Amino acid sequence: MQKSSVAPVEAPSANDANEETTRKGRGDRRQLILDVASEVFLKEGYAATSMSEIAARLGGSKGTLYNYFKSKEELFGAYVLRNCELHRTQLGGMLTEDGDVRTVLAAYARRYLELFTAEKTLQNWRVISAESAKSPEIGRAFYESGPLQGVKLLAGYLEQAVRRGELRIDDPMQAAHQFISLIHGRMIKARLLNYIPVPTPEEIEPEVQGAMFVFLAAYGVKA
Amino acid sequence: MQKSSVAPVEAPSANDANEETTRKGRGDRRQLILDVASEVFLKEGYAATSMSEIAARLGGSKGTLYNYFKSKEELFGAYVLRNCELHRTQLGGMLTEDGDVRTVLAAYARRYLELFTAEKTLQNWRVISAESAKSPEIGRAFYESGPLQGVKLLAGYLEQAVRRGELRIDDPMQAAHQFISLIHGRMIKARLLNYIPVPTPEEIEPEVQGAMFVFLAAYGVKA
Amino acid sequence: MQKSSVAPVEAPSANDANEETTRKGRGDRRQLILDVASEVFLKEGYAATSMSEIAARLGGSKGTLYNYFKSKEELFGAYVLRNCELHRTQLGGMLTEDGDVRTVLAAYARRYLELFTAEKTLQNWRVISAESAKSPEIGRAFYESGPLQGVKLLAGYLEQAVRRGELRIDDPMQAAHQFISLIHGRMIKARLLNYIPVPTPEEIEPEVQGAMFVFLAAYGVKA
Amino acid sequence: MQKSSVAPVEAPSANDANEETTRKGRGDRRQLILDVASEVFLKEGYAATSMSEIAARLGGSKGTLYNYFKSKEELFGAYVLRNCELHRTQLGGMLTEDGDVRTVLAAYARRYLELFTAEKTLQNWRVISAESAKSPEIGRAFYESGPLQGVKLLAGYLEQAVRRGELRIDDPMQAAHQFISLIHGRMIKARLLNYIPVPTPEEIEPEVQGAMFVFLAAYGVKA
DNA sequence: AATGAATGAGCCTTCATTCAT
DNA sequence: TATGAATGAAGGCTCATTCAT
Repeated sequence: MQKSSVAPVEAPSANDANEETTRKGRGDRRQLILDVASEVFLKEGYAATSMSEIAARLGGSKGTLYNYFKSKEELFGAYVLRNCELHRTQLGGMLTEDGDVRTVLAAYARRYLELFTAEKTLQNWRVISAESAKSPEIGRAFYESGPLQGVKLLAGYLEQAVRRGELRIDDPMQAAHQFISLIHGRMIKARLLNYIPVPTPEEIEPEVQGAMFVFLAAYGVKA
Repeated sequence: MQKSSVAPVEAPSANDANEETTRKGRGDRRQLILDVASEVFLKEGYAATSMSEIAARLGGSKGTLYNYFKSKEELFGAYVLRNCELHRTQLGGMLTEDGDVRTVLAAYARRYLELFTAEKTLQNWRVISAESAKSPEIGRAFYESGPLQGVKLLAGYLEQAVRRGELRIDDPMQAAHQFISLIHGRMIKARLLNYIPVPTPEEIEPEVQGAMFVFLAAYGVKA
Repeated sequence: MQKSSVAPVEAPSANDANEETTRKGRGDRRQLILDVASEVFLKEGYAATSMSEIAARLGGSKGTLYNYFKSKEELFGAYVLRNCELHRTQLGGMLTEDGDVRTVLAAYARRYLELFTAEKTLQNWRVISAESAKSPEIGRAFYESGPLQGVKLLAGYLEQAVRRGELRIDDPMQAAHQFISLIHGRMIKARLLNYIPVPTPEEIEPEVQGAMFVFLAAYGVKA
Repeated sequence: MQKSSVAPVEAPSANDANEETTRKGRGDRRQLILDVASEVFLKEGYAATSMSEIAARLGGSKGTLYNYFKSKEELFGAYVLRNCELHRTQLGGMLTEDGDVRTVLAAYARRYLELFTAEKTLQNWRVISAESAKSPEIGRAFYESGPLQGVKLLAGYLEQAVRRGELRIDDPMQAAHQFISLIHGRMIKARLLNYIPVPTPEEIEPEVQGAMFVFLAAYGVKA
């Protein structure tokens, strides 16, 4: 029930202007609730979010909320599931193109840092990892359909590059993890703890170059 | 376990061995409160922790709590500050010894993963990073006196190694960040989201080796 | 006693006599809360009144209280506003009648003392004036819609009397203030500080006569 | 015990600089406490005043407070008693001088309004009258040794004036009450409820003149 | 399906007071 | 006498959840 209702999220811009009011139906309202709830969870974290605020932002009543989600926890779960796509969709695309491995990986790294130093993404991470302590399933679900998928895509790309003779890697999954870790570098941690503000592209570049240098030193094919 | 690691914090200048037992007074009680509070914050996170529970575990009254800490927030702040040492003290020591760079770094990496895959450390991280969103100062303070100090120590060590001709590094701080990132690799993230249980030394070893391989490929001196 | 005097406040535009019993709903409950709160504020003063006690007397829960009034302060504000009418309604009527100025003013004076030496009215005054120190707006609001209105009505009446040739007054507002002050005389102050008990009509009469004598000596027409 | 320790309050500016520290003795400390407590009661009212704040302002501990006063209530009682003098001392002196009755009374009225429109005096009144509801003795004690004494002094003066043939009064006590009431006029009430700010001498004058006019119309000797 | 009133448990905090030192 | 640590009872307020309409 939850998962199936996630897919349609991606198609909010349909040309059904006149239907809007007619079929206020099932899924749409649920999605709307989820949208609003996401905003609040993201801003406040799980514990500090109140069902009242969600209801207020929605314009509806709290009772209605409970018609769609049995509890605050279930609503939070739905929010988490919905936020996994970030990892998959936003970065996966970068790896499909042909082109020099160095160029592709560098672009991937840039995009990665851009995305994961954004306040929203960080807050998402904070909220979910905080809640993982008490609800292991939540963390698990998120890891599996989020970060893990991302690494797998990257590993797949690396494998191709190996086959093309552009890289020399024994364990592509490990290498993928390492590449992502290298990108993380100093920035993600510093951002997570609010030590630095959102970086500019100019600040991101050295991080990318540093990561590329190390990664290629280990896995690149010598000239 | 917790209590024993607290004592050194408060009594660094103590030469009053005989008074110790007499004045169960001021500081000790504060420490006791902090101990108990830490347990609860660690288990529940900031928002879900109630002063009542802390008081109950203490056996004392809530009023007493507030005689020592003006507010829940202040108590949390004290908890955060106290937890910065982990990063500094537990790992710094590993870098002072003489010995082959490879050996030292590998040992450091092992200890790092051992430490940061422990439930307590992770939970500490989750709790503090979650709170960083709303109280940037807290995250900042933690980063500066925790992770950042750790990196600096490592960078210092790397610099020495460079001077000894054992490594070839332009930017030691960046290299230190990268080394730590490489150690992080897959495990910290996976642990943070409860995707995997606490790893055994056998599971840790390949991570260490992988990190060493990449790092040395980039910064080691050939032959 | 209290309830009956509340009804007119809320239902000035009511032509829904048959619905009355049906919708025990919104407004009625609010009124009920205000009734109970008034009792308690009156008895205890603002600071010593607890929302818990109000809720307990109501038979409802504290949460419900807060559904109707955002805070204790707001509830108190509503109570103050509600109590302004006393001044307006209870005394204004006395001035509309035709009749000898002396008779009318004496009757007004009698009624005034009767009303303002009553425990409830005094306590109301004590509570509101006490709170004026910290919340000037509350005192202001009360003064404007309570005492000030009363004086204005009286001033209006005096003006008529002047036009009828029954009095000779330059500044009717000042004269009105003076008349009321003269009525106050010794009693209000003494009652306010609990120096004397509620006076009987026999005790009130000399006060009235004394006030009339002085007032007319200044503003009456000779002969 | 309480009353006897009140007198010395008036002599804080003695030339005993060196004794200060020596005889920290009994009464002085009590007086100091009372001074500080008065400030706070005056500013906050009874209920909102906390023993902690008094202790804090004192620099001492709460325990010490309780060594001098058995309870908050007793401390408040002592404060009330101490504040009665205002009425007696500050105004009584004005009536001893020789001089035209009109001049003396007008000066008295001026001084009265000056004194009783001051924030401190009003707040004192608010606080004590508010507490009178719950502790009738407190109000009684204050009335008797404060306002009542003032009226008696005035009545005595009026009686003299009658003997001197300057006034014609049957009941001097009633006349005294009436004169004071007339002075009260609009201002005291308006000030009490924070409807107007502290008046200037220019604003006070018309009130005084108005009161004089009415009073003399009733009690003055013609020609 | 939607509402919104009602609830009661619980939260953070403050306070007057006591008591051992 | 002076201290200040300890207390436990409230206090104001919020919240997730339920249920009659």
